[in-house]
Amino acid sequence: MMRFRDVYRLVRQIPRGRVASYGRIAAALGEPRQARVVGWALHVNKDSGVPCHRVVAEDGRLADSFAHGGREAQYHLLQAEGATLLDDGRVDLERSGLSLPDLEAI
DNA sequence: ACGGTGACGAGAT
DNA sequence: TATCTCGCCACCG
Repeated sequence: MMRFRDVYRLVRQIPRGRVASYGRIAAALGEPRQARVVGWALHVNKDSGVPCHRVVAEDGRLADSFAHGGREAQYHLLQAEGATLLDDGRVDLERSGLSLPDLEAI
């Protein structure tokens, strides 16, 4: 059973400038169908030590309702740490996304 | 204890 | 391509 704690623990390990999708995080935790739980966990998170901005959708889109400033805020945070962003405001998962093995190895 | 609530994702239209 | 639907399940009151 996947818990919010597990999500936070893994997200904390995502390196600066890299990102992972909700679904990949769920998969790395052994529950590939629970992407929504990952999203919910991050949505309600209050701990600033968890780099929530490094988690994006499977297609690289940022969170519509990212805390404190929405998607704009998330965009700036990612830009500031060197993630590669596309013209349409999505992150380039090819360049900045962690593979599943990478996530599992963390 | 039980049901509403999502920052998902894939498939259908 | 843009929307829509639906399965999914931990959390909280």
